[in-house]
Amino acid sequence: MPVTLKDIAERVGKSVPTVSRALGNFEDISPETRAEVQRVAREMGYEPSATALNLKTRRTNTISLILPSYAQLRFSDPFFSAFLTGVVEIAAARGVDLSVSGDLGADVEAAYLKQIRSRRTDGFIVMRTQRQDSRIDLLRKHDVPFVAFGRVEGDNNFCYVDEDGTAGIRAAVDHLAALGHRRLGYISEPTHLTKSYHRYAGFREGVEANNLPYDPALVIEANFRQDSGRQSALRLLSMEKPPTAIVCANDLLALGALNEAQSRGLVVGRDVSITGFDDILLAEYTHPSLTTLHQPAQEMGGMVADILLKLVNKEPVEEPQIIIRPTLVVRESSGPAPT
Amino acid sequence: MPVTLKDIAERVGKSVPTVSRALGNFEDISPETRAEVQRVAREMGYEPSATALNLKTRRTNTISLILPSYAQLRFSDPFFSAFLTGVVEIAAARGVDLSVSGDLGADVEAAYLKQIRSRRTDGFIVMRTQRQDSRIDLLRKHDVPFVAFGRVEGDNNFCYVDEDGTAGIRAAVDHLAALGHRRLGYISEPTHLTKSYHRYAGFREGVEANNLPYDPALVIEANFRQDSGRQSALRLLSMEKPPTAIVCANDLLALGALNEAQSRGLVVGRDVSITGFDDILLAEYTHPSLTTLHQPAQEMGGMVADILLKLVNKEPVEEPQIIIRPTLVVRESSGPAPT
DNA sequence: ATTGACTTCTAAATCGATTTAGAATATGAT
DNA sequence: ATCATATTCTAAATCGATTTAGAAGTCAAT
Repeated sequence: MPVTLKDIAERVGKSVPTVSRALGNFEDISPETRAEVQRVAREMGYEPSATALNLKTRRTNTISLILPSYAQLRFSDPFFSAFLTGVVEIAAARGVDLSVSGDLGADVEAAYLKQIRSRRTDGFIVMRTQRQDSRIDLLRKHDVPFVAFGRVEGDNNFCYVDEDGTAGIRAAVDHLAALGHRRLGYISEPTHLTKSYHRYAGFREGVEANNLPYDPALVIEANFRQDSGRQSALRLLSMEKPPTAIVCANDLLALGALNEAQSRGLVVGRDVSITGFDDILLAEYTHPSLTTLHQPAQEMGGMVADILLKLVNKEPVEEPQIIIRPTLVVRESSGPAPT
Repeated sequence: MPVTLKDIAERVGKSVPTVSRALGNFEDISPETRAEVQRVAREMGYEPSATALNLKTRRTNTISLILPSYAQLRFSDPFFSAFLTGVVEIAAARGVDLSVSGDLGADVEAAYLKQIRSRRTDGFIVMRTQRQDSRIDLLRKHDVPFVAFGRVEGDNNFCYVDEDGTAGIRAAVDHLAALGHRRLGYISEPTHLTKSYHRYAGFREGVEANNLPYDPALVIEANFRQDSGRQSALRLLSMEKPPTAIVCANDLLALGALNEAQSRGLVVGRDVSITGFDDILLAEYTHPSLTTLHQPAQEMGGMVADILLKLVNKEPVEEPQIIIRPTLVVRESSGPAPT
């Protein structure tokens, strides 16, 4: 049975408010009473009821993240664990919990509305925005604090942390162009996610900036996973004039491509170059190791949490919009263009 | 501003309790009043305050998981995302949220105590038990509902879901023995985690059951990550009489070993066989693909959540202790012993 | 007309804290 | 002795729901 203020009050023979104020170090409590109350509270292992406090203060000390069930993001986003860790670390340091819930595979808006209306949370983290994102619209409309991981198409006047996917892929293309590659293939994720769209934009930009020929047939829209990367690579490599390098929108796709290339007897990094995006733990340990773009996933999670907590506390947010430029990590999967 | 019962009461000109009972479909409310109240509630977008309900009912509709900061489990456990998804899915279906918090890197018990005393949660999920696990002791002592993912050494009289790591590694050893391997190396995780200990036990058991010679020098305790797997493999493969097969306690270690073997010019699956454990997404896509043990991570998360919710609701739990036997997935990294 | 039985509602208490307003006591000044 | 002032406490209201007990009204039966 948990200890309440009342229990302490009975033990010290004072009223509940007195105990409350003694614990709060208020001036109108005599030093002796204060000391006595605090001693007893410690002895009894008192901890205020979070629920009662929530009700009184209208704060839940909880921030929410609703796992999207559209696109199996959770599986295909190797980023997620690290990001979550970053969020939890920052939140924990401020005494705030992260509530993770599901949208029941049905109505995303309903899931958000329920959380909002039942006042379960102080604010939301919106994972992996879509170009048109009803979650953002909803949260804005209800004036609920939130921070998005990603931007949207259109009005981006809200707090977000995002990767610079365009600059990332652009760096990969520049790298390949510098290695002499002229004919580049691109394996894209479905572009309803903003990040996928930005990454794709980076490809277009890079091709143009390096004066490479653009061939729409070399751009394939896959899903998020390896098998799809493999299939896409199959299509690219069976063309009569296949690309000498394949830029992939993420590491999993790149691993699929790697696999396909190898099973055709190609030596990756020599016969064909392949790049990824995300620098998942395994990128370094594939054979050959994968040239890719590194992102500080955990730090980004921390940034999102930090901004959100400031919003919730109505503290000023110095940098409400942060775009992180990924860094190119050159490994063995990319090499000079074959002559 | 969220809608409260009071708001509805004012709108329909009835008292708050009447509204409450009308929404609860109580018998002592006239059908007309009931209909009217429910209509107005719907119109106004009423949702009961979770906080107020929590206070009144002493239930939070939240289950908790505290991320351990000992051993960077979160990074090294590729299992985690899928497991979490399973938990959230089952919980969401029952209208329960998952609260993820951190232990602030300091006192694990303090983190649990705080959650318990402040009555923030209905129950706990204990991730990845240790052989001596103070979390379990604490939760038992305080009689708080919990389900562990993993067992402990000693009294296991509590609800848990666990993998059968012993049977898993045993299956790998049997498989290698059947391929003619006699000299097996084992790369272990630190064995303070119960799962690591069980996996190691499987190795001992397999070696014995197959009448293989046991050489302590062939067992290396690594940490959880690839680089460590690589270093361990280096030691094993530089022995004057190296093992012909290396059993690894997890896939990441196996990938490290794979890498080391390959950089020595060995063909994995022919010159040396390597097996892993977990069947992470990438096990299928390495080159050669990895023989490993598959675990239904998401389902296991679901099972844990299911049992916990039953405990919380004081419903009978048919199967309070579940041990899942992983399935051996034979791929290219294991082959006949070289002659 | 009184009683009893129903029906339908409201008043008040409760969950566990905080906060505002005001009471009781002690102290000092005149 | 009286009044003002300070000190230290308590009573009561509040947050938003539920629940118990009981009030008010209707109707039929005696």
